[in-house]
Amino acid sequence: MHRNDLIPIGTLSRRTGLAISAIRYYEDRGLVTSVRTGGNQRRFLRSDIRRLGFVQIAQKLGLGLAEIERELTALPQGRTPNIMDWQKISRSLRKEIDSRIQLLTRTRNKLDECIGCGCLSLDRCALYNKEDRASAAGPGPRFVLD
Amino acid sequence: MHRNDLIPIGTLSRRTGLAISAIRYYEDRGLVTSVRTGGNQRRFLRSDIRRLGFVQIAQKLGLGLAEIERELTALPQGRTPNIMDWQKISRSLRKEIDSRIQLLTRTRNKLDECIGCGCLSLDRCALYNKEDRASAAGPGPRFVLD
DNA sequence: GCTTGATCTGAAGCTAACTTGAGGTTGCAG
DNA sequence: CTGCAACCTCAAGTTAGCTTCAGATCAAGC
Repeated sequence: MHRNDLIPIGTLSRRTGLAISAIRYYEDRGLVTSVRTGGNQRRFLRSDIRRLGFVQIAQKLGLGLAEIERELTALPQGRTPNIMDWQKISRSLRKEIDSRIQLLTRTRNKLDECIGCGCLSLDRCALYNKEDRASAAGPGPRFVLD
Repeated sequence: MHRNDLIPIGTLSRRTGLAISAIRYYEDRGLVTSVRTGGNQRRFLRSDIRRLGFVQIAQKLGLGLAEIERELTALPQGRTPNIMDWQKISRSLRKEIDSRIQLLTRTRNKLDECIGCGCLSLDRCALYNKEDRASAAGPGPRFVLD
């Protein structure tokens, strides 16, 4: 530990691939924290590289920042998920992915029926029915994922 | 054909399940068109029920309105896709879904390796690497779908 | 001690896909 | 011909996840 553990935002940006503005945004959201120098500049812990790495991976898996925040704050106390934490989290992510794949597969099967009939009828089409209609959960395109 | 083929927006809303505001928005976007009564109220074609049904299905399959617009305007000339059109479109949608399932499956496999190692290392983690990182394609959460 | 690159803040902008609201008009049933 | 639901427009708001900008300050090498 001959080297200081505090890194400036630019370094964190380079190491994570995240834009500086994104990191600041994450800090506002509470996903990372920093201390300040006398001159009011942020200094992060080296371990925040991993922490933000986790954020990015979780994001790739389809989680929103709010969910990620929840996962992170649910951790016992450590700032950054350790191996055990990660295994626990990733196993639950796996379930997420699994059900997502299933949903897509079901949709594909319905689509196959649909190609056969070509009806496009709102009443009869298997692809389109009240029970599993994408019921607006926020903005942005609605994925088959629900 | 003893009944008028023109329906007001409220009826279209009820028949499609779409909010009136959404329909008006779609009209602004050019996804549907309407004629106006003397008193400036919209009248839609009955076939627009089907047209909007298509929009909803395509949306469920993950397409954005811009893409849907493209599909619709790419049609020979008819206002609303007919059976042949629909079959052509749905077959291409099927490919979309297929590749999406594949991507998810690949991700799941990577995640499985990851559960084993628990490294979370930005350099080594299979889940996290430069080549297939979600490279910002607009706003909103980035799905594994890329 | 100066210059230059890195950082700072806060507000505003962006995209997608809509919704909400205010304030006013239409159309049809009775 | 009256009343009321349905319709109209246009502007602004919403959510997510950031980016951009202006104007100012900091840190570090030479």
